[in-house]
Amino acid sequence: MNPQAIKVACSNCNLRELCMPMGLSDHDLNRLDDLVAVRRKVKRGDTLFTNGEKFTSLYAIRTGFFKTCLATEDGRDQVTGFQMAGEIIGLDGIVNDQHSCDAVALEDAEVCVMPFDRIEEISREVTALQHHVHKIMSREIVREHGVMLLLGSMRAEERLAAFLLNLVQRLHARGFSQSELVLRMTREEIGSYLGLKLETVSRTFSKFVEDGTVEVKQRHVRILDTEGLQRLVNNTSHCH
Amino acid sequence: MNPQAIKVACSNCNLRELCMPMGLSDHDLNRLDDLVAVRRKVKRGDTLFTNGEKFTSLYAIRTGFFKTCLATEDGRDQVTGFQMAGEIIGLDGIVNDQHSCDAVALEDAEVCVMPFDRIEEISREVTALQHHVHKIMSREIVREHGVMLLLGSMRAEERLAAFLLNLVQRLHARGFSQSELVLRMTREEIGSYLGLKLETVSRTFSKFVEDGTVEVKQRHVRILDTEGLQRLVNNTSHCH
DNA sequence: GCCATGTATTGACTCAGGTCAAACCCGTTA
DNA sequence: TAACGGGTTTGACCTGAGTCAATACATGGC
Repeated sequence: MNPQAIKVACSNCNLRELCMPMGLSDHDLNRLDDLVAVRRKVKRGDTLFTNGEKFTSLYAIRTGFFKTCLATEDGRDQVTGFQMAGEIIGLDGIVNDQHSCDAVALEDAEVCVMPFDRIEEISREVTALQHHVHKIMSREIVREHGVMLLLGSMRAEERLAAFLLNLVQRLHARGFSQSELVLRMTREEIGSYLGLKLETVSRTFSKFVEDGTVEVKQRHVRILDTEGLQRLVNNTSHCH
Repeated sequence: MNPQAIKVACSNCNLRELCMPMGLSDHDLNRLDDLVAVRRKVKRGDTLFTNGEKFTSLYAIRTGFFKTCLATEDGRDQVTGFQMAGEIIGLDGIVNDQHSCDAVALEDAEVCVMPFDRIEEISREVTALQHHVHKIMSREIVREHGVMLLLGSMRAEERLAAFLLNLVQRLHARGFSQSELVLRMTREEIGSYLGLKLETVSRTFSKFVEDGTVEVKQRHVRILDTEGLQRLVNNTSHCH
């Protein structure tokens, strides 16, 4: 059970193209293998890191599914994102050397632990990595812009449609179906992410089912009319 | 009018501590002076960059006030942030080598243009700069988490209170009053940022005035009860 | 197998914020 | 000075989503 015992090598990881830069020389690839200190398993329901905890590392998700959420002492709670294999979490911790949100595994998961000082060190030598780190952070900023657009200007149906399309698109990029997915999160967690109450999420699912847009059986969702969802999101009819 | 003609030097800029790392050696400071290619003036209402435009540089605001906003073809429009002197904009452009939002000057402004390839180059030599760039991006991610919390879980009064406190706090850090401010943006722009309609913003201002929390005369705002606004934001009464 | 518990659905009612419209304020131009 | 136009305020009314509550479903533990 010694985590060091696990042989870790990005150079032959099948997720490499998701979390690492492409087109490296052999020499650079070898340097990259030093990035990951150890792997760490996180059980469903457990946290990878929590708000206030000292920041040391970024984490590349190898398997499993996470949510990140912000909980304030006054009881507000906001899911800020859902992350799946190949995605990087922990970026929030850099600015103040401590994490500012919780990362909770929604199913048993394994992550690659990448000490941030090592990332910075290797970035100085391997410019492809340096650029890659910048891109990952920029991507997160742009993603959050999208969430702000969603929270600031969409109605419930539009939000849920955007959410489903985004999830299924990311899953598809990982080789899963374009139309079928299993939700790893509860209605309440979806609601928190989308700025809705769980009842509204549930009702909106029911509405989609009535309209024949999706099939829903508990957490199993099959999208029957991707076009229809897309039309909802790119709603042109909302302004007279 | 040749922009190159303007003498540019971070080393003796009075905003240095806002946009640059601290405690550098003379040698490193000199390297940093190579960061800024030129300065650029932007007239009120003009854009510094727009969605789709090729990304080349980050911009440090020297004077003036900006908004960044996302406009989709279907007419949705979301202000994603307001930026003032010492803050860095353009981070959204890194991931796809093109900007994904518009930056509009809300008053006549001047920015320092920092070509991103030069930032990456100097970052490799000056680790303090490298770390600083990472912190700036992380700060933006954390800021956006806060906006998501606001948009996802706050009521109109709470949103406006959080907005005012945030603005006045940032202005205070720049040597302005803790209690008085001049809004550079319209009610509509505030509303777009906060996910509210302009009428709601206006009504909420009026409510604050009635309560004696603030004084409002057009865009001039004086905060009379900071505590009261703070209590609104850290609302403990909203969950029974 | 059965119970306990967490999760999801549905209904009835409420209300915060949106919509539409009128009036107002203030700086600018003719 | 008047007329204009962008921005703002306020009122009356409406509606989408929240709230509260009852019921149903699923899963894991024993």
